[in-house]
This record gives sequence, C-alpha cells and structure tokens, in this order.
Amino acid sequence: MARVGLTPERLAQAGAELADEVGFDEVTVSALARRFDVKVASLYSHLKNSDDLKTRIALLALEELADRGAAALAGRAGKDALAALGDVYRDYAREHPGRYAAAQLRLAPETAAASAGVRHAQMTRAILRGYDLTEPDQTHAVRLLGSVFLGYVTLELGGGFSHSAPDTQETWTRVIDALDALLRNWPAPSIPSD
Amino acid sequence: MARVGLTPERLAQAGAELADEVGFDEVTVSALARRFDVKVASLYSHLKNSDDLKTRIALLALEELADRGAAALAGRAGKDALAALGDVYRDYAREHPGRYAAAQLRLAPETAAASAGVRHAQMTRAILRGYDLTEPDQTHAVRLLGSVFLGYVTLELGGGFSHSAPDTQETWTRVIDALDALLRNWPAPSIPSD
DNA sequence: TGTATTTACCTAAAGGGTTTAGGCAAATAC
DNA sequence: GTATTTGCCTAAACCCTTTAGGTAAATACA
Repeated sequence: MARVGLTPERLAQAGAELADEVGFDEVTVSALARRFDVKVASLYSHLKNSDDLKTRIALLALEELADRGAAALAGRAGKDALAALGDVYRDYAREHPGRYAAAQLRLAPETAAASAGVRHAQMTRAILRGYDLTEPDQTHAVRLLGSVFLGYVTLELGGGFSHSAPDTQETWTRVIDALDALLRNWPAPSIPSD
Repeated sequence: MARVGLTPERLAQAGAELADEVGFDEVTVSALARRFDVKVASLYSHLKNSDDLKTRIALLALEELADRGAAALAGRAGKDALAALGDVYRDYAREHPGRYAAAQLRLAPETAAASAGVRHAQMTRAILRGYDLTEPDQTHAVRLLGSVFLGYVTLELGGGFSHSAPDTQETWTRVIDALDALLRNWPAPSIPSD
C-alpha cells in the first residue's frame, strides 16, 4: 500500500495528458486510476466526482492558454498582436487537442468568472486598442474575433477543411489579413431595410 | 409483446427530440429505449451501436439545417443571403440545441461525404457568387464564414456572451454587416514582413 | 522515541450504460 | 392454415461511477 502522492493538481495534470492522448471525452476517473496504478475509489478522496476532474482539466487548459497568450502579446500591437494571439489558439489546439477541447467545456458561471477565461477576453480587448474602435463596437469586435478563432480552430482540427486546396495555413494567413482589414475599416451600422 | 414499430428512422427522430430536451451528450440507447417503453436490447436490432444512433441524429440535423438553408437562400443574394443563412444556423441552434450539437459530431470521412454537409458548403459558396471573389479567395472566404457562424452560435448558445451589454442580437446584426463589408472589400494578400 | 491521530489508499457493493446470444411470439408469405 | 421471417424479450458479461467503511502509512507531539 505504498502511497502514490495523489493530489487534485497532479490528477488534473495527468488528466490533461490523458486527454491529449485519447481525447477529452475519453477521460474517465477509471482510466486515470489505471494510469496511477491505483484503485478507482482512491481518486474520490481528491476529486468530488467525474465532473470535478473535467472542470479541473478545463481550468488548467484555460490557464495555460492565457499564459501563452500573454507571452505572445507582450510587446506586440495591431495586426502583429492579432496574428500572435490567433496563432496561440491554433498552435495550442494542434499540440494539445484534448486540452483544447477541455477549454471548451461549459463551466458553471461562478467557476467561469474565477477562471483564466476572463484573461482571454481581456487579451482580445487589448488587441483592439491597436484599432480605432469605441464601445459598443469594441464589444462587437471582441465577440467576432472570439467566434472566428473558436470556429476556425474547431473546424480545422476536426478535419472540416481537409483534403481540399488551398492549404489551411494559407487560409489562416488570409483570414488574419481579412480581420485586420476589417478592424481598420469597421463599418457603421447599416440602415435596416424594412 | 405488442410490437412498437421501431425503425432506425423513428429512433433517430426520437433521439433528436431527446437531444433537444436533455442535451446531445445525454442521449443514450438506454434512455431511448425507456422513451419507447421497450427493453434496451431491442434497439440493437435497428441500431449497430450507440455511435450509430448518434451518427443518425447528426445526419438528420445536417439535413434539416440544409433544407432550412436552401429555403432561406431561395430568391436572395448578397448581404440578404448572407444574413438569411446566418439566421438559419443561429435560429436552429436556439430552437434545437441538441440537434445543433449533433450536427457538430465528427463523422467518418465517407459518412461526411455522403451527408448533407456538402450542401452546406455549396450554400456558402452560392452566397459568395454575390461578391466579387475568385479562387482561391473564395475558398478562404467560405472557411471564414463557416468559422464565424460556427463560433458565434456556439459561444452565444454556450452563454459565452451572457450578462454583458450590448445584447447579442445587436452584435449579430453588426457581425453580418461587418462580414458583408469585408466580402465587398476583400483584401489582397499582405506582404510577409520577414 | 513511542503513542495518538490523521490521512491515503483499499475492499466491497450498488447502480446504470453498452453490447451480444439465444428464445418466443407476432406478423407475413404462400 | 402452415412455414418463415421478424421484432421484442430475458439473461448475462463488461465497464464506468460513486459511496461506505476498513487498514496501514505518515505525521504530530509528548
């Protein structure tokens, strides 16, 4: 009965690695117990339940992503910053698909509010300081950028762009070009036609 | 032992309803059997396995969505068409969150190729006929639109935009405005800076 | 350094989902 | 009206989750 030294943190870390290997949906308390060569019930001293595990993995991923984002944004502005943050998400998803999926987990509102998720919103807003947008357009733009990053990375990772020319790297570059052009030239509201 | 009249189609349909009620992830062969007041094993004459069920629900959702898209695009072009297709996705996700989640299921390549998924790509391309884009820019734009629609609807539905002004309807309108402006003014490739 | 307490992992068991094998009765064919 | 097919059944194995209660290792402290 040698003690293994389990902690919620180590379990979340190992869970994140497991997620990258087998997919976030395949992460189970049982599989994690196997990985530590320990009985399943033992994990329940450190974890409330299966959801608790998944939440911890999600929080870990959000934090890693925010750290990478902050590092990438340091000293950059405008389109440079835009491209850098976009690359952070895209590269992270390719390196750590399981963690990236975890970061998409729907968290309880209070959990989300206390998570690194808020740093993500702040970073996107920081990028927009390099463009000439005031409220409420800035919020619209934050939401648009979030949508594009999430949607693009999800589709590319899921194979939605596969086996078709041109390659996805080229599209990615052009999407960043397009977003930059759009932000520099943000349109006024159109007049409702009815 | 009265016969209930199960068929793969009825099961997929009921599964779709179940998904909207309890969430796509909560759809299980067991729950579906309960709904038909039938033993679980009975469903396995009509379904290969749990994955088969989920795939059928996904295909059903993709088809419904494509049908709605086609109806919405009929007789429209340009920004009108763009807004109409976007609304189709957004409204469908709100009316049928479980089905919408199902439509996001990663399908096996051959399954995807034979699904209504291809009609979706065609519809997006059809919209771009109202703008002055040639290949490969058209493909870049198709991918961008797909990303925005997927990302926006996912975030809005997941509560990612909640409790913050301005409201999401306004942002949605402005996002469509922005995409229209972008497509009318699609930027040439930028010169790599290194 | 020896004893008391806490802590970490264990066994056992119940409950639910998935899936296969084999049986019987209802529908259908002729 | 009999033969065949088909549809739903029982039974059982396997895996994951979660709780209850036990034992041994680590720690506290005299």
